[in-house]
Amino acid sequence: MKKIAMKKLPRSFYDQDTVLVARELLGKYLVHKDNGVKRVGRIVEVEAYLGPHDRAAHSARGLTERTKVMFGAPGHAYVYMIYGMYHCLNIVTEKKGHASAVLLRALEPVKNITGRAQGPGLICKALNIDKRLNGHDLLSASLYIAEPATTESFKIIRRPRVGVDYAGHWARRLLRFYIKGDPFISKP
DNA sequence: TGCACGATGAAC
DNA sequence: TTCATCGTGCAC
Repeated sequence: MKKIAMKKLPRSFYDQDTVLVARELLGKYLVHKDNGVKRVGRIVEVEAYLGPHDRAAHSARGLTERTKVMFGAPGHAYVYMIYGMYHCLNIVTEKKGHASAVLLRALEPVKNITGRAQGPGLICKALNIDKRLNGHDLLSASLYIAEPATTESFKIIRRPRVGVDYAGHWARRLLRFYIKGDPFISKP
């Protein structure tokens, strides 16, 4: 098997502008060590959620029991259940209290991925991620994001976010990013 | 204490 | 286009 040299992203990476973090996450590797099984996927599609002012973001309703992780320190996982049947994985960004995050929408299977990971619900299903990992530190040994040693070049496409039509003008902002031409994105 | 509704996915 | 399915947030 081909071994990929990777470097775990530091806390300072997440403590940056959310749109910048979202774009930089493309091409990085999400790693979940699940009870001894190392599952790896390459991030090919993300969405940015810009804190309490963003009406499409959960944090727009203020600090609640569900969203308190979003209001916490950067570099943590915000995992929530949607429609009673799927989990979505977000990466908390910027300073504590800023309440911004990046939603991971699609992964390219790399290692120990069962089925597809094209869509936020399917990512969590494929990597066996659920609410137990809500608030989990992404600098831990069991869940983290790493970058490959060699940088690759690709073009980034910007689109409106999915499923947030209720959010007024925020629904039209181009806060969804994906790798142009990648076969593993969830929607064109 | 009750209830309307979603940052979805799959079938029809 | 419709449905499965339930935690969360807010109204009472």
